[in-house]
Amino acid sequence: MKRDSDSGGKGRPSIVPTISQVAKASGVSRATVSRAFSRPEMLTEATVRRVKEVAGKLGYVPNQVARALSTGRHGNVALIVSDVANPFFPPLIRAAQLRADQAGLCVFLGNSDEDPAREELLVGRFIGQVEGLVLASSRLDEEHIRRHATRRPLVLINRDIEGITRVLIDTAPGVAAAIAHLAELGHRHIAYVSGPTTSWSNQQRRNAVRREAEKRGLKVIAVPARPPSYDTGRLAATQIVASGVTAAIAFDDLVAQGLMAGLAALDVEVPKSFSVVGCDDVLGETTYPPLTTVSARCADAGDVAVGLLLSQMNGGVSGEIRHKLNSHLVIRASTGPAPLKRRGR
Amino acid sequence: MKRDSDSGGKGRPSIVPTISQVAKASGVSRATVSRAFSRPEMLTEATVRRVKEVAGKLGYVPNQVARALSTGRHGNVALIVSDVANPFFPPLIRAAQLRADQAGLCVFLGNSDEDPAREELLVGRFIGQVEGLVLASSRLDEEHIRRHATRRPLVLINRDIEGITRVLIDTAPGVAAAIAHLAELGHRHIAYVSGPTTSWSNQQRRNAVRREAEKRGLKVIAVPARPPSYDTGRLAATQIVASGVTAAIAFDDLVAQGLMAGLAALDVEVPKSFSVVGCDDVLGETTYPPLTTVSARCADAGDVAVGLLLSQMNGGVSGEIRHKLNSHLVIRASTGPAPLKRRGR
DNA sequence: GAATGTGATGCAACCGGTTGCATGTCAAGC
DNA sequence: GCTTGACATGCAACCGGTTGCATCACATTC
Repeated sequence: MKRDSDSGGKGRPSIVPTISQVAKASGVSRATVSRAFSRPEMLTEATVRRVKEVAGKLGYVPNQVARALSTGRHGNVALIVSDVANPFFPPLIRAAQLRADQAGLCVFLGNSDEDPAREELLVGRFIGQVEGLVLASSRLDEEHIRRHATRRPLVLINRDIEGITRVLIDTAPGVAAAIAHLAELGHRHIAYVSGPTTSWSNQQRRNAVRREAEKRGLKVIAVPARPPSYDTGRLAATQIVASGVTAAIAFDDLVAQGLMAGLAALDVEVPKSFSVVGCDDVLGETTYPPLTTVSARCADAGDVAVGLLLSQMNGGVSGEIRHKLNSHLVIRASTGPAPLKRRGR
Repeated sequence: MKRDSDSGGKGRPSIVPTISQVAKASGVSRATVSRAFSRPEMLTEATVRRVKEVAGKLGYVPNQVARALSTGRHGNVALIVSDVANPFFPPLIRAAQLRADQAGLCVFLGNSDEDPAREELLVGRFIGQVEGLVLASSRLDEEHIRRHATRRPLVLINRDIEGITRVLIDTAPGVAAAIAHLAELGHRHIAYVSGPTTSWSNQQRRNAVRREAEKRGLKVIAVPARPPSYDTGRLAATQIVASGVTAAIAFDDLVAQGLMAGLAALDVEVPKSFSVVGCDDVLGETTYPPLTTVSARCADAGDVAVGLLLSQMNGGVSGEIRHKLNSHLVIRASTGPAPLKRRGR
């Protein structure tokens, strides 16, 4: 076979020792070396110490791949997101990573770029080498997801499929609060700038807007911004202004930020003549003016998802779990009283 | 042993077939099945077809882990970044991912959170399961990096260590252009808002500022923003205004954006009374006012780095490679003529 | 028709760990 | 002193692939 599995591409072999070499050097069997690392309670304290000492001297590190082959536990989990570049995800990724780390796991990251086919490809490539998967804002259809879930523990984020463990960021309360906030400021006509039709979050937000607006007797129009981005938000400004509404609530912060830029370009002042609310709270105070938004705790979602995955991997968890994370409104400076000329119509 | 390595945590076993089962079902040896997938040119066309047909029917997929054990090729690469949440990295990650994908590789993502110890831990955990590593803005010391590089092909991004393949985003020309731009607008005193001292990019940018300013007879002061972020940028505003400069060039866009917020809070108008230049061009037009910045092609860096890693993994590449990516100034709306009262000193 | 060559396939060892079971040792209990 | 049992360790099979080498069938050549 003549491998040199552990030499760099270039020079020195710098072979890493195997279990056999440690066994020989410390005068015990391979089994004993193995147990010194994975089940030390089976051995004499003295033996463990001696083996570990020799191992340390030789620079031995158990080969994760070989171990995975015989135990089926590779110590890896996969995280697939729909768009790394969307500021919603980095905090989520970071938190997921951190949680996995604490459990001694490595994270495979996949970026589907909103493309179901790519997502399916990634899952296929990952699934053989991971113990579990987290799919954030998956664009896969239900059937595919269910199939993958039979092969590996799987947790969804912001996707609501019965029988599969999922973490849902429930923005409905926050959105409702936002509508209430706008109503109190005197707005009677508002726009919802909507995101991907296949997105669970979008459906949830749209419904919350509708419900709450109806309750308070506000009129709502929907304007699309697809795919959700700064640019599509900016482009939506014209249509929104033309529709005569005095406030808008956007699918996410990025769209809201774009919308504000579009409004500025049309000389519509925020919040003096128009109010804007975002969603996710991923931009903090960095917009101009600082954005009133629905805080979505995206980092928590990553943390919780990996946590649930872990407990599922460790055999626990029989029943289905549907973990909801709540949200709240963060009022900053992009919302203000409805302009007089339009107020109360 | 009684594993059921491929059942989900819950119910049905849904066993994935092994090479032996395919062999039996198609009436050939395990070796032949193996070759049908990894070296089909060794077999009759008819045999390959028959084996693959059976395999397809059974839902057989070669076990990546087992393959890795015997060949040493796991089909994985690692990418470690210093901060996923910094907008500099997502495009880089995305591009790296895409490139790896095309080569059929999976990506392990690590986030060191600017902590060398964490970074070292991650490398240790990854190195046994990957064929190569990309370290972006590594905070590891040179000795560690060299050691890892002897074990696996390794490519650095924005870190300049002799003898190790590296991709450097050369912002010096862009920074020089920025200084020239400010000089032409009449600024005579400027500030450099500096980033991490251990960062190669920071050193490079600081030097470029100094060199070009000296050439044009501008005075430069340095003000730290550490760690580089929106908040530290904002906090630096007071000191910068007090120092009497009329323009600042920041370590990165995030710091620049924070600085602009800090200036706004002090009622200093940008660009009317103060000019700001960023670095990296990761925020596009989304700041207010849109930021004049040095474009850094971070996505290209990810793409190129993985490309170099691939060629290194495939045995090629004897000599050392030091790939430079150039930069240029993007002028938007955060820079303008020096205010009169201060101009010409 | 025997010798030779060629190309497809199988055999069996191997990668580096883990683990069920057998063995061996030693102390306690009768 | 012998049985019993607990406990530490070793043996050898196994995980699911890959691959060097042997074998075998068949075609070619003289």
